[in-house]
Amino acid sequence: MSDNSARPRGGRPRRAGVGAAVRQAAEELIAERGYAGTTLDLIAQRAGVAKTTVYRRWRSKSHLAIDTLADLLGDPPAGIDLLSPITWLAAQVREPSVRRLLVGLVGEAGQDESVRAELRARIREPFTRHLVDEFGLSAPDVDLAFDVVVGALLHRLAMTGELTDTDALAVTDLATRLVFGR
Amino acid sequence: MSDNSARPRGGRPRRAGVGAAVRQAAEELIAERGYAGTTLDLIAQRAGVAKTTVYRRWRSKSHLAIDTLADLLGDPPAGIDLLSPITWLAAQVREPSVRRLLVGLVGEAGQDESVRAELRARIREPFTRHLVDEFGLSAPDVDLAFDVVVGALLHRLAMTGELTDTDALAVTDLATRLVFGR
Amino acid sequence: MSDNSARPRGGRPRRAGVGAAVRQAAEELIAERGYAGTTLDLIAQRAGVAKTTVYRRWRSKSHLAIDTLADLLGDPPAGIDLLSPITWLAAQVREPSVRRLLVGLVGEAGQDESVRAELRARIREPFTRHLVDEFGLSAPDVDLAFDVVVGALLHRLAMTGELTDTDALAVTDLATRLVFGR
Amino acid sequence: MSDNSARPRGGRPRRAGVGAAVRQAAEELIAERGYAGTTLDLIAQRAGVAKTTVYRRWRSKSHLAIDTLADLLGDPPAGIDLLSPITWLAAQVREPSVRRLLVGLVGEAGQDESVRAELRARIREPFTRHLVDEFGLSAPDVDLAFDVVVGALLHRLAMTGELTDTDALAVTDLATRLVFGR
DNA sequence: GCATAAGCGAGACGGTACGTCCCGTCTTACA
DNA sequence: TGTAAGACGGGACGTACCGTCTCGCTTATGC
Repeated sequence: MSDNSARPRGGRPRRAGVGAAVRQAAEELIAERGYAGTTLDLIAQRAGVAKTTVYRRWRSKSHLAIDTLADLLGDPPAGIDLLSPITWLAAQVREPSVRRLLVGLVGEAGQDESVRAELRARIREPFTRHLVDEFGLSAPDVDLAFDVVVGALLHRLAMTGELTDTDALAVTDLATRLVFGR
Repeated sequence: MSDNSARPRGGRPRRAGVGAAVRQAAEELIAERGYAGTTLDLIAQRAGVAKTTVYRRWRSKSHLAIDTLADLLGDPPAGIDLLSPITWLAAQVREPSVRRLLVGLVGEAGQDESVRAELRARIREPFTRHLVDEFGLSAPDVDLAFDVVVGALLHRLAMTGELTDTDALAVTDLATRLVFGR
Repeated sequence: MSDNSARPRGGRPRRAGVGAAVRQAAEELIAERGYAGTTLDLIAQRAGVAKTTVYRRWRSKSHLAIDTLADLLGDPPAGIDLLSPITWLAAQVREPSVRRLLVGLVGEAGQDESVRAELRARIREPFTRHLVDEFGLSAPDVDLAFDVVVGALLHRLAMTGELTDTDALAVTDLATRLVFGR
Repeated sequence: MSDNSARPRGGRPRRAGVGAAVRQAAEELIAERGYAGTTLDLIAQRAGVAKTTVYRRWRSKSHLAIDTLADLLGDPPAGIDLLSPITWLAAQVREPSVRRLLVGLVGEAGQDESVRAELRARIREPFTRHLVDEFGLSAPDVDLAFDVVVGALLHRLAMTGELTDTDALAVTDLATRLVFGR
């Protein structure tokens, strides 16, 4: 939800709304043209902001993407049953913007430990913490379930370009059994 | 296993060994420096070949990578039990060169249908066909198992940068249950 | 008018008509697309001949072009007055194919002495010899007149892209005065 | 004399000296290796500048060459007699760097109207304007004289590779008679 | 009639340059 | 200190064309 808003002392304050506008632009463009097809110049332009401003707030394109994705995902729904957060996760992956962000970021993660760390902290951990707190599950199990759901669906997408309800259901089932049945 | 070796008639025949040398160079370099960090110029140079020669045989870096990967994977082992091909698959994904090729290709697949098609035909289909023929399983189930194993492991790698035996085992179990237990 | 037809002994004789067809193709293509825009592959293709065949007969694109140009120019007209060969020369330069061949060759000549030599022997010398023999003029004077006419007109073309009657006339006058009035 | 120095508002100003360094490098390299033998990479490297910087300031190699040439030529000398500017022009053409630039540009001009236009505006027009203003001559006559001098000398160079004093003198005479004697 | 010699079509190959693209950094002026 | 604007270095991309090469096949001559 944030760039790195801790800007305590002197100088001109940051212009409000810039963070949101940039994330919004990034989300739209990546949904339209994919991660690699989206330029930082393009994002800045659509957000009505200078490229410098973007780089002052985010270290790199990847880090902006992670922030955008985290913002987009929001929190898993509070509910009584275990099924709903997992189903929610699968539904999120089916959103074009989420999917294309994830695919791009998985690619970058291979090259850059800081991306991996950020991805864990901002994307997976909130989900895991939610299930651990809510249902008393073991964190490693939930992490694994997360990786199975997201990874399997993403990989299916990479293979076929689309994702049927049946696929999504099968994978959610599997993940549920994983955390539940052991 | 091949570029497009069907060169029936006239003209100077393709120099033997070039295909293998280029794939070899691609494999090594991608293992060393990752997919994105590997240049076609570099591959050509290490293979002792002109860049134009590479582009004459493969449409793009992605297509060369798929060919390299297919060559590298080879066929799943013939065995009596169902477990061994799935275990074999997980083991393959743990190989650095296979993994980095896969990660790069999953990224490209998002942008390019022809990459997806080739990926299905050259990478997943041989595996699926093997299990269908050998054990009489349903193709969609095996496809899904493939996507679960490869996707989940790749995603874990993207999140943590490494892959423990425990992770691999858990995922293989899951996939086995998937094809077996239904 | 010739490639290098002296092929005394054994072996399969050269196919008749190839020389003419290639020159014809070269002339047409260069007239259409300019010297630099014309590929040897293209010429060979239009002539219905393999590229190898072209290179067996001509050392390079430049040498083919010189041969084509010499063929195209033919001999200056026999006439009683001195004016007509010079007017003829100016008229030739105004032909698109001649002009574009010349422009291309002047460019190449800067790089390659063998092109210069060939250009002298095949293009300028026939003209000069004609005027020397016919009218008893001095060879250096005629050479200079040639360079003035061709050079000035070509340069005007390079500057404006076209050549009016007035321009052509003024330059022919000048050249005539040059050889005549001294 | 300049790239397109009109950079009125905002943004990082262009690094001073880059224009001059690039033109200098281009001049030297073209004098050494000819127009076609000179790469933009090479020019950029010798100028200590990235290739992209060169392309940001000049549309193409040709346009850089025109700019370099204009800079190199400077203005014709102010003098009392008509002879001196024409002699000066002939002397300039005999300079290796000027000559090789001109030869290359004449070749490019055939392919590209924008090169022709730039050549007229930056190279010929300053010369013509000078003679028109200074001696009240007619612009078309001076243009023609320019084309005769430069064209004839360049063409002689293309034919023989060198240029004697006698040649230069003969052509200057001719051009002088042209503007003077009518 | 069969060896020898060259021509030819087809297309692979090495090499070199091109002009474009995008990232992330920088340098100004102004707010 | 933030911001707009845009220059800059660096590096890869995929394309184009040249002139050479290597095959298999064809067509002549000379023994």
